[in-house]
Amino acid sequence: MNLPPLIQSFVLHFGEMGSHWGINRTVGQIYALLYVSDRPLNADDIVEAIGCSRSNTSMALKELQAWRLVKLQHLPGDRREYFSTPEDVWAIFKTLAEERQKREVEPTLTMLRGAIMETPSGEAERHAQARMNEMYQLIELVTKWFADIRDMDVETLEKLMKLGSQVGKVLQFTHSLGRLAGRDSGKED
Amino acid sequence: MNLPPLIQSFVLHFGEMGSHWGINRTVGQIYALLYVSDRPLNADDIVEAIGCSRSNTSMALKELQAWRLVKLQHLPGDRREYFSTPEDVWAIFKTLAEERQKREVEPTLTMLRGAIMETPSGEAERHAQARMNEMYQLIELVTKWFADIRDMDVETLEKLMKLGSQVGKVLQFTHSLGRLAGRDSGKED
DNA sequence: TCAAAGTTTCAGAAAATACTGAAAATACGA
DNA sequence: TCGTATTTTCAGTATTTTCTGAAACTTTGA
Repeated sequence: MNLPPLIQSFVLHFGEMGSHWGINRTVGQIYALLYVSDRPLNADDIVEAIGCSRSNTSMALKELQAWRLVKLQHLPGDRREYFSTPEDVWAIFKTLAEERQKREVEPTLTMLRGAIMETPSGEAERHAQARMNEMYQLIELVTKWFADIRDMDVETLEKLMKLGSQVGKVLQFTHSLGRLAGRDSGKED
Repeated sequence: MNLPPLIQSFVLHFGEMGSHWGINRTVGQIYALLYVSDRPLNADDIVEAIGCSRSNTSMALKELQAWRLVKLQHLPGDRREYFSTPEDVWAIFKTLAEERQKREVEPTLTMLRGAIMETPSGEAERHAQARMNEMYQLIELVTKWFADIRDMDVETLEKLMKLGSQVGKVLQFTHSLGRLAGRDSGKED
């Protein structure tokens, strides 16, 4: 690996972190490299920078594309494929959330729905099913909320986040102001 | 593995999911088993149910305890250790969020802070540093927001989530009502 | 203090995953 | 069409991770 020290530590950190996230080291490193790069890179640039094999790079880029985390583009007069990450960190964040939703949450919800449908035989299964239902309700609520949040524009979202727990107070405030909060959703309690 | 089919599919699913989350199969399976069990289980119960070795069970339970995802208790007149999961799914969710924060987010923030402090040498490093700063700001904002949310009581939290994107409208409403929203945070442009 | 019951550690085996180089496939221009 | 530049695939190898059984350790009651 032959990179400025500042960039190298960033790249190495993402490589290590990969294992916590179920992605492999090379994928993490390549993503990090593209993220901080000031220009799109081709596969050979990456091999040069990271020090992995050409084929490994090819695999990793394919995976990053499957996650929609990198963009593929061509430079005029150059046949090679160049890769870069989206500029907007919020957009990246949303993509990550969407993909994890699709890969991890959806299959779990499907499994839970199936299990909850079954007729339980015996007390153990009855209890298990009740627990699965609790989990199902929670995941579905959080999921829908995330989907709602994803669709907000970044400005509103930042405002909301900076507000933090104050939002609870605002909620109570609007509540006492004539139940505006409940007017459309109508689902409290 | 010798379990009612309904419970078995749940346990197996969590085992598979483990790899997406950086935990191993046995840990995932044991957690799932404890989650749906209607009584605390001891290590031998678990070996019997899952079909793994005694020592593997011991390791997995230690890891689950490190994550604060299982409770250890003793039954009167029995020297063995019994394990169970907290009942409240919200509490579980919050514990998970806290632990991931501590294990994954904090180290990343530390690394980023270090990198941002350095004096860049050359344009490539300057650009990289700017990108790292964007990432740092985003993670810190989301982190603080999560911490705020964690501290809400469950009732308010559920209300907030059910409200979903409506919250954006409420925000604008309060905004026009005299900038209550901005009063305490004071950070909006 | 000893013996019994229970738990943890750890070195090595087994399994899973990541990585490589060579060969095949593809895309492109002449 | 051919030849070159580039990317992808794949079988085998290396590395990492998980799992096991035996041994060591701990706790408790007599």
